[in-house]
Amino acid sequence: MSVDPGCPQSLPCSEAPNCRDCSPVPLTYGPEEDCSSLPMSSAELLHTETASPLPYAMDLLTQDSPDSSTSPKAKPPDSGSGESTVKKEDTKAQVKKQKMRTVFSQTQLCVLNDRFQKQKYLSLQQMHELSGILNLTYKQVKTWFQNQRMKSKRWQKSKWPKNGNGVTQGCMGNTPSNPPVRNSQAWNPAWSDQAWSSQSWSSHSWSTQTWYSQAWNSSFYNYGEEPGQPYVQFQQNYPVSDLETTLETAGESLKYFGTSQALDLFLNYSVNMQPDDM
DNA sequence: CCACCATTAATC
DNA sequence: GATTAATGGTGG
Repeated sequence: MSVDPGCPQSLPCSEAPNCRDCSPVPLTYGPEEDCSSLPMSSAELLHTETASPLPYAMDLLTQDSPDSSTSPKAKPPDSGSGESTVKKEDTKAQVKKQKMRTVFSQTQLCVLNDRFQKQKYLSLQQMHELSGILNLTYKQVKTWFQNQRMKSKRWQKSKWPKNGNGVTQGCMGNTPSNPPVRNSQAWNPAWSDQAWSSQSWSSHSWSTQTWYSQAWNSSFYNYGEEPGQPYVQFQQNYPVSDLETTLETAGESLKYFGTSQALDLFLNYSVNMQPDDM
């Protein structure tokens, strides 16, 4: 009995107060992305090494500049924002083949998790756009999604090692495994072009799937009809340099809203505004 | 080319 | 030790 609380192993929700930062998630979904899981909670804060004794009063996204700053070589010039992130690998950085694990900021994770819950497979363009918004590289986004998919799978297996059939219910209730249909890039050529308008997915393509997202989404607002206007006021034409700021705004909203809805809208907006810079 | 999988390797 | 980003190998 008793269904698991939700998180199989991570169970970040029990410890981090920030868990609500991203999602209250009354539902127990499956892939454990539920709380956007923030196992590292203040990972970013400390990871700066600067020692920020400050609790996360306003941090949340203080770190920004995610850009990872890791890439030993594969790292686009970005907008010229990630630069001071250098830690101490300037001298012997290349000497060693360190792998450098990028620590994504909470905001980034939130957005990524959100998106993942809606779509397990993103199209090429979507990934590019997302990466632009989050200031990450396409590769990073792609990798992240891949890892998430794997995690999801593993998690399911752990729960039902030998179920044999897609019982998929109980926690995830649907396990949107979303078969990529082989090509996750050409499966939705329509969206990547024009259909991908503001609400696009909200009530069109994926709505047929109907996953849990709607559950809590509608719980908060009547969303479902058409936002038309984001509850959160974002800067419509934010300069790339302000991207981070914009994100922060979104992040703040998250704190108050406790839901990733804001991010959603924000994302939709951003994506919309970006004609795509490929 | 892509995604999937196993593995490595860094951070917590 | 656990989590997880990043890499390499493999198959469609």
